[in-house]
Amino acid sequence: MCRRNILPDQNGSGGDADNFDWDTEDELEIDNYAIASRSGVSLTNGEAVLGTAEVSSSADSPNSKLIDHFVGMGFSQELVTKAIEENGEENSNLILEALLQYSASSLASSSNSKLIDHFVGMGFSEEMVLKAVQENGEGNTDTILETLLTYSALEKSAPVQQHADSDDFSSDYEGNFLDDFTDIDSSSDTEEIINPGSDEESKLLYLTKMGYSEAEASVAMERCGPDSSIAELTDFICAAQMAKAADALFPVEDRKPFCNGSNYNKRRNLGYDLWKRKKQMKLEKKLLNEVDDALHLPNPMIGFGNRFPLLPFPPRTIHEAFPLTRKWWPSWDPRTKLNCIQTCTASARLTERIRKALEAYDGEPPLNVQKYVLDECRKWNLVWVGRNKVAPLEADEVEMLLGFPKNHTRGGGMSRTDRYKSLGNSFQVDTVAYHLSVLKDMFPGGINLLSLFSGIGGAEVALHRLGIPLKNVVSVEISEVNRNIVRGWWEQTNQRGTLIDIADVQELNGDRLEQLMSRFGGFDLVVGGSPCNNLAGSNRHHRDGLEGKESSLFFDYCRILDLVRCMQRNQ
DNA sequence: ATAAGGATGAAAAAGAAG
DNA sequence: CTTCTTTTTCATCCTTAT
Repeated sequence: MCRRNILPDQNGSGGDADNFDWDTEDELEIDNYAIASRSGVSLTNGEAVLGTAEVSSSADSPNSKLIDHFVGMGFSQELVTKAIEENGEENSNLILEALLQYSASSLASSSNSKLIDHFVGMGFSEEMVLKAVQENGEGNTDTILETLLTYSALEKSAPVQQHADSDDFSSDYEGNFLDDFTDIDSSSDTEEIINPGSDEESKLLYLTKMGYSEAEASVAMERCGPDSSIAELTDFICAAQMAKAADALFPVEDRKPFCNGSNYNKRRNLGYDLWKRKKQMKLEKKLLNEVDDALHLPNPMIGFGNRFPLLPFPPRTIHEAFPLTRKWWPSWDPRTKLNCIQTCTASARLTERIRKALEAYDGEPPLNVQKYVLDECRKWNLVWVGRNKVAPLEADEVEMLLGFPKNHTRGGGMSRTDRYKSLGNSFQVDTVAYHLSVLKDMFPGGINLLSLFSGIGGAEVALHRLGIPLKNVVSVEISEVNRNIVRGWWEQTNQRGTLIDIADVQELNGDRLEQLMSRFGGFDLVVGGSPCNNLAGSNRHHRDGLEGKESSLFFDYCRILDLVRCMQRNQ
């Protein structure tokens, strides 16, 4: 699966979120995640406004471009044309308002009342739901949910701390997000008011008085731990409701079984048979064809119904993540969210060029300069750190955004560039954790994990933060510094299990795997993201696809997965 | 035609070893 | 100080999608 770190977007120029291919097999997974973790790709109101601002700034753009822009935001072409006719093409804010008005009135009257009822039934106020639907369009139900969730979270936002297994966390690894937000909510006294007492029964009572069911309350208490605050518990319940609602939107009948059909059975025996016969053939070509089929498997990964996000929630906006940037953020920079985290950062010369370009003007720079600066800011994820001064994110800031413990990738032989590279290629921990959260109930005693292409251990960290004990972990990672990072993390978090690291996936042949599996009694989870270098758009040199030097390791992933499956079945 | 992407490689700078 | 190694910087100049 794509492990690209899509941080909350702002990709301007007509709303890049719309360009994202929502119709891929990943769709539901991503959507599900977006609901609960709030880091998904979605248009918020702010971004919609951003889009309009951009269009209005390019007065020479033809009418059709303007239409496309709004159509891209999810409005029908018909409505857009009508709105432009009525309001002229000069003032895109007016057009947007008109469009929102149209959708609101059509929502209230039409078939969409069903949609609204649905969300109202979930406990949101009708007013909120209408607003959310207006902001997100009716097409994308999960974005609506996300927005609703955000509203509710804003209402009762008080930072809370994760207490998964607090005795297993060293102090450095505990609640590290909060360090960066202390100036947001810490002064608020709501925490005290809504924290009636520490004893479990009174919390339960309090929650039920708030209108939550007893079942919801007790599940939340179990998940969040005995020391959790009311704010944390309500956050949890809220998120759980979202997840449940999301599942309700995709009925069970629509979910096709993951392994069906004779082709699949043939396929999954392939690796095993090869191994069994110890035939050292050129399997690449053969597998390539097989894998081609595998890529068209139906959407398999939904419907567990009991996913839950990590707490505390990761920051959702640039301001939340980096409050100090607010002071220097110019009014003409409408970004509220960052772009994908990548492996490269902006050069000092670029930030210097930007500073020079801006210093020539006293107040707001002219539109063309604004556009230049904004384009670069989006391209490189620059944030404002001073007057006319933008800067790329520091490695520790990226670390925090991706959900890793503070200093996770610091030192231990990591150079600065190594750090950016490893982080840029890593999982976003909250994302992965949300998907893996289903395992918590399934494996209360912990899991055996086979982690391929582990990198800096995103999956391991995610499982740990979920409070899922790691019994035995086999971690395959080519980079020595990365292996050291995972090893260091393993020791610092006082893991009780065994960590075995292997440098090269090719080393993990049938014999080795069999030996490991008989020692641990099989693996409960195989996780990893194979290298993407040769698929990456920005790789101008060796974009050879899956057969490229690095990306071809994908086939090892398939090979190993097949082997594990078959060995497990034959045990 | 244009925009933009999950990165690379040459060259310069900085650090380490002798 | 010289030489070797690592790290950083910076501009790529391909492909795909619109």
